This record gives sequence, structure tokens and C-alpha cells, in this order.
Amino acid sequence: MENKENFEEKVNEAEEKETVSKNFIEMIIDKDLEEGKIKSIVTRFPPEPNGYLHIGHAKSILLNYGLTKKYGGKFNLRFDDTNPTKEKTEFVDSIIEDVKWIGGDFEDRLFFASDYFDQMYEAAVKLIKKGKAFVCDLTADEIREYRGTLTEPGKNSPYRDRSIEENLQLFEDMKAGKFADGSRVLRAKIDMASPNINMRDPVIYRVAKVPHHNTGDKWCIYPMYDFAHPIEDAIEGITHSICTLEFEDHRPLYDWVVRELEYEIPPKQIEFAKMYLTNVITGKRYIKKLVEEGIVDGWDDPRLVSISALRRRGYTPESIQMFMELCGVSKSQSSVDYAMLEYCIREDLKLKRPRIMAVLDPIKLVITNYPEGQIEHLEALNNQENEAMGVRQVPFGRELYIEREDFMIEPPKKYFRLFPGNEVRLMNAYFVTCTGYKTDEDGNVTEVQCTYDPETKSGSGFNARKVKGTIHWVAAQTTVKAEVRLYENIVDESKGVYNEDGSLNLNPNSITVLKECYIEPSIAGAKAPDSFQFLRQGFFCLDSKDSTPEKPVFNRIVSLKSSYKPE
RNA sequence: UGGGGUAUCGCCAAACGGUAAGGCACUGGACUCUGACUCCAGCAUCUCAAGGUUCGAAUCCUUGUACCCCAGCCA
Repeated sequence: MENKENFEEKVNEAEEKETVSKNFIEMIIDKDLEEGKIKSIVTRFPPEPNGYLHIGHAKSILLNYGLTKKYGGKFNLRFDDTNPTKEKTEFVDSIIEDVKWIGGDFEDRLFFASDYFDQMYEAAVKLIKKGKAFVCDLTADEIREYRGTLTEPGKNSPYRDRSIEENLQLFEDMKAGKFADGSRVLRAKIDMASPNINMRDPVIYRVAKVPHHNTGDKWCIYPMYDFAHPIEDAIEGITHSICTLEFEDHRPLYDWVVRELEYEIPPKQIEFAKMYLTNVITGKRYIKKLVEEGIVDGWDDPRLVSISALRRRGYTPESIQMFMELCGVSKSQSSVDYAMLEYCIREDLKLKRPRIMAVLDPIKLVITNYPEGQIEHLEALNNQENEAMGVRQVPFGRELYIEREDFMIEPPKKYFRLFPGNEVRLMNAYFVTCTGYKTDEDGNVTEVQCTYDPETKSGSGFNARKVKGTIHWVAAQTTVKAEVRLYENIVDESKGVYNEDGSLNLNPNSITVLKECYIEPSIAGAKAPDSFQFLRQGFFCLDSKDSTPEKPVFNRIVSLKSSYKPE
């Protein structure tokens, strides 16, 4: 009796543990919903169009979008384009493409902060009228001096006590273009002695006679992030404005703006820790340099982790979504092992992609007892773990190519592949026994000779004897020639990311280009972004930039795991 | 030496006062027409440290320590 109860208790406990725990943001949302503060959630991804999106942005997109999927809310894409000196339409287009590709479905809710400039201007006027903002004539340097330091309070601007009327007039003049860039700014009137530097009368509007990618020359004054962002959020009815940790100090200012502007449903800023990945380069300065020096092939070089690079490398949106799910969300700064990303792409692709044979470093194998000129078509499963993917015919003949590393003249212990006298299985074909080999004058193996046993044909059910090794191959006559690019991490953290002089300690083997690879003919007709498992080697995709039907180029997305250790 | 954060396995990360989930990585073993996959087993007597409160502390209190962010008219 007692035992039975214990057992049931344990079962219940186990069931409880099945429920996935919520992250801290979901707890906040649950609470807000429960308390009736909001009826449903609205989130947003607010990039500034000043560059390409990378894996860190992917986390933000998927976090914000994922929350609205979970809670049945709405997700907006909003360009935070309040500084025309840094922004370009080119980036708007690439960001939209990347957000869609990664799976952030904003439906028809594509917005621009710049579309709210009128409302922001009105908001600024409202602050002035409340005596909560003033026009300041101090220069940028003077403002910095007046601001004080981390440990010393600042002091009030001499212009802080201008009358509301004068401020109103001056601000209107700023808008009318009567003042040069940098000559005057609008500042919030808060507290120059605040221990939080962001609260020391922050600048909220500046003059910049620069055309804007969206509003053209309509404006010559532009709002600052700290002022604009809460307004953008409020206008769109954002309930949870999720950003990264470095904005924690800005939250009091965010809340101040929301309060002074008296929004009915105040948006709430929540900060989470950025995603960092091991063994990758994300710094713009470094990437720019790598591009300029020709070390990488642009911002979408497959060794980089911009979204376009990941896409070109063969990562799928699903794999990246799985990755973000696995990583979780928290407030502790962390760096996720790149191996976790690799796990996700293998996991996503393993049942979805055909598994075919490709020889990357070919060496000829001649089956001396196989009829010359004969070509036989052998049936092969496209994916032995997913039979729905069907079968294909693979041509087999007397002359094949096998992987150079699958043959050794003098094998070490536990080497299961081909060596003189040893029998292995040619995958999808026959058992072959090595009978000899040829070398050139330097002793390099140029050809391996075997005999085959017709009884051992794949699928025949032959089981009179077994072999330890199975190797892949392609028939020499029908092969498709391709270039294959093998990638490794661009830096190795265990060896140090930086040299003593501050330059990057690059992995010299981050790319290996193999020009003469042979692939089974079923590959013909494939085009980017198609991807495949090359049996025993890894997952590969056609390169979207360089591959052509005449000269296919493959990128290695990720290798297969291997417990084989040579020696 | 101001303010704001964060510290739980090699790496992520749960646990919300009831006796340290899970994933990745790694290590064994089984299976195998991929040295893959899958399966099975192992992997924190302990939560930055030291005190304290409590029947009971990763969770509360005290005092420290380490790391991250902030002094743009950038976002």
C-alpha cells in the first residue's frame, strides 16, 4: 500500500517536471495578464537600419515574435530610424528580408519611427509647456562638462530656466532650420545631480540638416533614442518593450517620458542578456576589416554569423529557432557554445535531406573482377531514417572513386576501412577485398585494386559474413565534378581570439577549398539553397553566390560527429 | 571610491524556503550497409565566499568577492 502511494507520487512528480519552465519575461507577462493590466500582448523588433542583422538580432526577433505566438498577441517590425546620419534604405530592405526569413512574421505591421516625427514633435512641445524641457545653447563639449562624472554630480545649464514661451519659440525655430547643427538642443529637465547619468537633463532633440531616408528634407531636427523609443512603443500599443541589458540604466528615463506624456497604457521596458556565441566574430569593425582585406567574402561569408551568412552557409530558420529555444532567455551575460548551433542544424536536417555519396578527396579504386565497360544501377534509400523520401538508382562500375583516407597501406589498430587483404562494404553495393595498389615514384598511392563478391550485393539479404567497415564511393564514369568548401570556426577561443597587438587570431584553416570532388549523378539539377547529407561526412548546401549548373559549389554546413580517432 | 546589473556542472539553464530539472559537450557500452543516428549508463552531496535566521536555505538576512554596463547632440 505504502509502496503504491510512493510510486504514484513519483509518477506525479515526473509529470510535473515535464512542464517546461518559463523564462523571466513570461513570468512578467503572466503577472500583467493576471492583474488585468493588459488584455493581450504586443511586442516589437526595432532595428536601426544601419547594418546587417546577425544571430544576436535573430534572438531578439524570435523572442519577441515567439512571445506573441505563445500568448496570441501581435508582433511589429519597426525601424528605429531617428538618426539619418547612419541609416540607409539598403539596410531596410535587407533587414525586412532577414526578419521574414528567420520566421518573424510581422504580417502587415511594418512601421517606421520616422512616420511618428510629427507626434514626437508634439510630445516635445507638451513637455516644454509642462516646464519639463528646455532649449539649451551649450556646445556638445560644454554639455559634457556640465554633466559631471560617474562619481560627481553635474550642474545646471545656464539656459535651464528659460521661460516656457522662449523655449517654445526657440524650439519652433530649431524646427524651422534657423540654427546650425550642434548649436542648440532640446533637453528634458530632470535632475543634474542624479546618480544615473541618463537622468541628468538628457538631450531629447538635436539639429541635423541631413536628408532622411524616409522623410527626405522635411525635418532638420531629430529626436534622440531615449525620447523617441517610449513614444514609438506607446503609439503602437507595445505592452512589453524588450531590449538588451545595456539599456537598464535608461529605463528610469523611459518611464519618465511615458509618465510625463501621460500615456494610458504605459509600455513596459524589459531587458534581457544579449546572445554571444563562442568562436565567432561579431564586431563590426573586425568584420569590416576582414572584408576589406579580402579574408572573408563579404558580410555573407559562410564563416560569419550575420543572418545572410547563416543562410548562405545552409542553416535553416528552423534550426536557428530550435537553437534559440534551447538557449533560453535570462539576464546573465553568457556565451553559448557554437557546438549547440551545430547540434541544431544536424538535428533539423537529418530526416529532411537526402543522404547521398560524395567523394571529396578522391582516389581511384578498380574492381579487377568486374566486367569492363559495364554499368549497373543499384537501388539506394534516400534517407534510411525516413523511408518516405524514397529511393534512387546509383550507377556502379569497374572504376570508382573512394575517399583517400579510406585506404591505408599499413593501417593502425582499429582501422576498419580498406587495406591490403581487408574486406569492406561499398555502401549500397558489394563487399570488396583489397588485392593491391599502385603508387607513383614518390610512394603516393594512385590506385587501389579490389575484387568484389557478387553474392554480397546490397539488399540481397546476404549475411554469411560481416565486415567492420562500410565506405562510400562514386562510379568514375558518371560522376559530377564539384568544388566543395570546408569550413571551420574562424577563430578558436581556446587558442585566444586576439593576438598581443589586438588583431584577430584567425584560424588558418577556417576555409579549405577542394576543387576536384566527385558526387553521384543524382545531384544533377540541384540548386541553391538545396542541401544534402554527404554520407559519412556532413551536411552540405549549394552556394547561393558562386554555384552554377556547370560548376557546382558546395558549402559544408556542418560535419557529422565522429567517435573515430586516428592513431 | 557614483549608479545599474549578474553570479547554479566545461557551455547554456531550471528551481520562487521543502532537501540541485533539462539540453549541449564529454566519457563508457549496445546497435549499425554512415566510426552517423538511436539506445543504455555516467557526468554539481552541491549553488561566488564567509557568517547568520530556520526543523529545513541556491532561495531570507549580514558582510565581502568577481564580472558586465553607463559620463554620444549613437541606438
